[in-house]
Amino acid sequence: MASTIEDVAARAGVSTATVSRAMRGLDGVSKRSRDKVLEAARELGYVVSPTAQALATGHTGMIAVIVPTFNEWFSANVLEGAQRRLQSAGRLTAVLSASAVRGRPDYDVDVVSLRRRIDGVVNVSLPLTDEETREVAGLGVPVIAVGNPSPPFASVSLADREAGRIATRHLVNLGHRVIAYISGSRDELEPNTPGGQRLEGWRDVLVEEGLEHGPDLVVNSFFDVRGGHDAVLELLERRPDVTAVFAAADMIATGAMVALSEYGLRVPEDISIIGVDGDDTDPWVQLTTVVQDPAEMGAMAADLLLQIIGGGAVPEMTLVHGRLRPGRTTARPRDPEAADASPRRPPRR
Amino acid sequence: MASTIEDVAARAGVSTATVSRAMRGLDGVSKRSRDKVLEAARELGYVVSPTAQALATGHTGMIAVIVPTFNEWFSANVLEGAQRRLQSAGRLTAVLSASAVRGRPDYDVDVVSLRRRIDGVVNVSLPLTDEETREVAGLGVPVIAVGNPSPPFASVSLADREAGRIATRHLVNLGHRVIAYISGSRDELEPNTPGGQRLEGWRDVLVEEGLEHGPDLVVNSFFDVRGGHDAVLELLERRPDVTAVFAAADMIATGAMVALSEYGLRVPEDISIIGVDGDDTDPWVQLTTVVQDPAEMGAMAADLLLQIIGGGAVPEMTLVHGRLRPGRTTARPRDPEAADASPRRPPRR
DNA sequence: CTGTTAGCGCTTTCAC
DNA sequence: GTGAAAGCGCTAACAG
Repeated sequence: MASTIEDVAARAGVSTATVSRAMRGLDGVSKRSRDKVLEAARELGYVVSPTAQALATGHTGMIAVIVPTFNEWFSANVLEGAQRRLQSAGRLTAVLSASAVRGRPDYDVDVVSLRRRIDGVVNVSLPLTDEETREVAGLGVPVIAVGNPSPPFASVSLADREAGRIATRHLVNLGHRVIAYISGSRDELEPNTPGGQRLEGWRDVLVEEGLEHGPDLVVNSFFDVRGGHDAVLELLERRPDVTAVFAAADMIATGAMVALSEYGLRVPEDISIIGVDGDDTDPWVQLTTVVQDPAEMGAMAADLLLQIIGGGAVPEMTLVHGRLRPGRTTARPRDPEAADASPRRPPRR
Repeated sequence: MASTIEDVAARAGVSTATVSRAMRGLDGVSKRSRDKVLEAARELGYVVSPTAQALATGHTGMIAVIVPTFNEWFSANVLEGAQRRLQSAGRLTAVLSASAVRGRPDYDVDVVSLRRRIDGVVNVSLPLTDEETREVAGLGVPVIAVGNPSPPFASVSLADREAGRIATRHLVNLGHRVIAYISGSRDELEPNTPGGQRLEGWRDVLVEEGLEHGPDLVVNSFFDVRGGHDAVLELLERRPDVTAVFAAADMIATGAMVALSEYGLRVPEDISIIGVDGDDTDPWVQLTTVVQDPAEMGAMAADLLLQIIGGGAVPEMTLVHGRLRPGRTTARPRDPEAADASPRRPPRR
């Protein structure tokens, strides 16, 4: 069943070297030989042994994609996009997940298991420790980061600061004057993280407009639905006069909306909310958001990797533009003038 | 940097054969030799070349997991569970996705790309065509299906019929008498699919109770939120007297609840609804559901595969029990007697 | 218990 | 344009 290169060579009446060249489409093979080889291979159902090929060349044809967890919109779609692109380039995708436990730093990125097995790595939004960075670099293969820039590796990510500007600009244009920003955990607001960059974008616009942008209006919590929920409650306590919220992600926005509803506030009548991502978590809500396309980013990462492997050079940082997608969760503020004057209903619970 | 078995052998003052044995923990090696080898390997930072090992043994140490798409609760969690288990067994997980396009039959399962690369396959709920089944079987490695039983391969799946009984029994116990079943596409209701089995479970209980279980009470649509939405509208048109709905999946239940709310019906006051899965799509809803654990199923599939690879035998079909998780979406029917008499409010849109 | 040696299936000089 | 032959790094008899 499993025929070898020798079988093909014998059948085609040529040497194994010629079969090897012909099968890989190298030139320096006469059309006649090539045809004979291809014909013989077809008849025998011959497929090159990737294993033997790898041993001989040192290239495995395999790319590893590392994700924090598979069950998450961004990672899953980056993986999807990367895997498709890699597959059509004739490569297999191996996967590694770091931790199923959200928010816990005890990742278990088993980098060693990748040694000598792969030709490149795509790291999807997993913040690497210095130790891990060294380990990954020690694999001796090119690495591309997606989502989080993670030096010294090249990266593909959303133009986060710009996304923050787009979102905030949208709210300002609608007439909002007191605009809050809610985001993931405090740790995430370091300047080089997506959350931190989106914060910068928010600030950019508010500064430009001469609007308030103090720490009062920034709330950090966890990067999930529950986090958004809690963040917005904290926000309302601090600043009951807020009329619009920019959430660093759609999940956060979703949690925020739940909390607002519990609080007795309507969206967008009483308060506007905008997110980032465009995952269609709940298509019925029609959240206004800044859309990004992780599958496309995964495909781009794959391309970059293949390019490096092919000996090319690639930009250190590839930024992908987000796009405003207006939904039903943002509107003009109800009564800009009297906003502070009319007290809101107290929480129902 | 990349030292070979010969380097280690030289350093340890033994032959490569001894190094090979020692590294793999085979017995027939003196403690003294073993220690010397391990020591030398450590000093050199030596890692066995999986490629060379594969070429020599015929085993690649790699398992492929095939999913319809990565961005879906069940698949993602099976993958997560399987990958973890495989990793701790020292194996790498390769992935293949079939189609990003839901509901389209033009899968592109590139089975050929797996030839000679893997030791086994886990197929996650991807219905295989006969052709594909032949191709996969032609890989010459063991296969385990998860989610959908898919002969002739062994499978791990939810005890779907039982899950249907659990859900329906719960509704009956609450006092419901007119209980509908809504599910995925018509194609899915063939007896051997999850949807079909859950239908059987529904019927089992209703027959047992002498309650109505005709085709009027069964609505098929698509296996997603939109599908649940549309299905429930169709149902209410056909049977305005229904007081409880068993949805074949939580996503379907979610869509159904949206439709009910649009229709002006409250859950669970006016109508009860129960699903299957226990994905926490929206933790705020607290959907009553029959929970399954796909990560655990993925781990089980991995174990079975490893067992077969190790020369063992495994059961043709492994059924995992679902567990009722009461939430806030089921309750006693409001007024069992007068249900038919009091007409409901018409749709608001 | 340990070493020798012949592969595993392909690629790649180096000659012709 | 083609072939012979030497690896790639490891495992698995087979001797000893």
